[in-house]
Amino acid sequence: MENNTPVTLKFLAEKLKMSVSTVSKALNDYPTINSYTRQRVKEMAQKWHFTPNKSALNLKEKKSHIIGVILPNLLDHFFTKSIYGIEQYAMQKGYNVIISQSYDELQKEILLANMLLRSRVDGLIIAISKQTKDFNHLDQFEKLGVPVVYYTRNPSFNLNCHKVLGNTFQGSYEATRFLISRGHKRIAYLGGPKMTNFTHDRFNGYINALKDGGISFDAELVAYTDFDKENTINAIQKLFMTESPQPTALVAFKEVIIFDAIKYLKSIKHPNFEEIECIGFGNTPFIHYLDHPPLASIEENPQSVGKNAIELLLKLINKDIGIGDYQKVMVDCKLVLH
Amino acid sequence: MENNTPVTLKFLAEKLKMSVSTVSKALNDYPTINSYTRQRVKEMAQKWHFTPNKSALNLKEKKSHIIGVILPNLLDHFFTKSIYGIEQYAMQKGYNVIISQSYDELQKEILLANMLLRSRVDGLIIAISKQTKDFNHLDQFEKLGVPVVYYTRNPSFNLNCHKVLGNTFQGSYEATRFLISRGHKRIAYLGGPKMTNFTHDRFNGYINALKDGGISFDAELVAYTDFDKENTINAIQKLFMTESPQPTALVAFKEVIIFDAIKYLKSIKHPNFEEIECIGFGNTPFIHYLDHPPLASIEENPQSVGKNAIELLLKLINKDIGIGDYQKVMVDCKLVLH
DNA sequence: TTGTAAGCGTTATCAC
DNA sequence: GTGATAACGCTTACAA
Repeated sequence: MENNTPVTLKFLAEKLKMSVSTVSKALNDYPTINSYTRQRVKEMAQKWHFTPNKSALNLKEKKSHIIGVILPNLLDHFFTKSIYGIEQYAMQKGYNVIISQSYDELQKEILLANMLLRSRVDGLIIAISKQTKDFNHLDQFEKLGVPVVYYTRNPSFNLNCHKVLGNTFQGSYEATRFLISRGHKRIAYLGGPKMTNFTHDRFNGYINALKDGGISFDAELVAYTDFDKENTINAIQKLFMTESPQPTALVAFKEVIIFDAIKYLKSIKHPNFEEIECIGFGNTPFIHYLDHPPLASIEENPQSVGKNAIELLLKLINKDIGIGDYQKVMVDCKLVLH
Repeated sequence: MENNTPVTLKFLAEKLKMSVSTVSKALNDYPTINSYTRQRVKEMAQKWHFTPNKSALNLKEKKSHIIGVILPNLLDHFFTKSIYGIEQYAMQKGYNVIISQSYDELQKEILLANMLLRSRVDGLIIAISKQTKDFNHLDQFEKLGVPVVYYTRNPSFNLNCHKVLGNTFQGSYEATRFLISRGHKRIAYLGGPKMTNFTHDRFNGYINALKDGGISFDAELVAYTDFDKENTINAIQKLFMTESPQPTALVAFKEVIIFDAIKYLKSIKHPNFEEIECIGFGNTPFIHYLDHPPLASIEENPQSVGKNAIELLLKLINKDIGIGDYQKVMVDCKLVLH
């Protein structure tokens, strides 16, 4: 039973003394095929572990069955988890996934986009870099009929596109309301890269929660960081090194910023760093090892975001949804107490 | 310049009023082609952004240009980083990578292996699950001429195979020697899953360092965990809840075990948990947020391990190395002080 | 120096 | 019900 001739339709046809096309039809349950013939063919196929050659199918169907994914960084738990959702669903539907990292750099993103376009991916899922403000390198996909789904990071400057986003407005709204309900009056907001297009919703959630909670907004309680350590520390200094009444709570764009904040406040022996209550987007498993863990986390359900993205993309690929019929899917966040 | 006919050789040939084969040869720098012709062809190809259809090439070459990777879990930083090395190098050489997770379960691993075999991957890179003791599902690849490279986790029961391993012996040897040099006499060893085949080297490194450092081995100072929280706590209890003189230092299979250990000892208010000096395999960036970080980390250079694995695999695929000429590559570890 | 034709493994269209 | 044939896009003897 060991042999080195590849098991192809031709091979089976010879064994069965039939034509290749009959074998093909039998395996694909064509109604015109005699049921006994079909059975014989299927048995033989089973016996030899026949699997159709994907390259041949791809060539015929003019599809690569490859989905490209571009994301900033796999070291961020959010993205690692999101590709679970993507990969599982894709595999199940017969697609392979190529993952590539932009490291949050536009130049790299452009390079990767061109590479993926040239390797003829059937679709693209992308979380844009923090530098991406122009979308030529991504728009070219749709021009060639290759659908693109933006996920997680909202390219708000790009109006005509498909998006799957976490409901970060709701996330930071709930977090802020929760802090208010615990009696906080001075709640700081530490945002992500300033002036990028995927950060507004969180800020708006914070603002709206303040308003609905009857707390007036104070610009002194808002700072931004681009995730760079130094930058983060500057932001924290802005928030906590002032003369005015200090914040007693903090809502942060990403959990990791909170870790940096707490570490810094501790290092400078800030008098009441132990009392400051923090909530950030993330929910890293690591949290449980910290001496001063955040009060709660805004769980973004990355896996679900990923799954929604690939689901939408496959619908676009299969033309169940028109490529110009732009969709927007929101995935709710959940406040998790620690 | 916009058009929906795919840019193929045929398309270019028609534009140039040449035959398809001439175009193909020109693009592939056949010496028999007139240099002026070649130039014209290349210009036209450039103009139309011609890229050869990979499915067609794959079909012709009888290759899929896909590498399968099976690993236990992407949430482990080691594996996430290792696929950097794999993916980068593979992409550069024109291969795609399918990553799949066994969640350290043999059943899942078998399933994935069969799936990958059926999707005709050109090669397999695998970090076996902690349950894998039988290798039928992996041996079948080589029987069909598909090379397999085992990485990180040593399948020592499987003698005839290609491996790329971290030099964990050296890693734990150096860690232990370092602890001895700091005056420790009672150094505990907290190992990974007992009786699995990829854990011996670390233990041997520990043992040998003790011997070379003139410290006698004490079985009471050794415990094992399968990474399960409860299991880890049992192991820690075994080490620290005894009547005999307690360990003052700890070498651990994985950094995360140390985090669990410290957390537990702190929770039970162990009298001198602050003095215990720990070193584990890993070097998680997260470490810097801990109040009681390990003394040092054994950096396993995951990226380099991944790169070596894919390099070896591609050599096997290209038959630069015979599939039966079994290779073993070791990647050194490095002690990183915190 | 260029062109013709076969073949990689499938499926779809026809003819028988 | 079944079988021949063309086509998908590319490479490569071989012929011209």
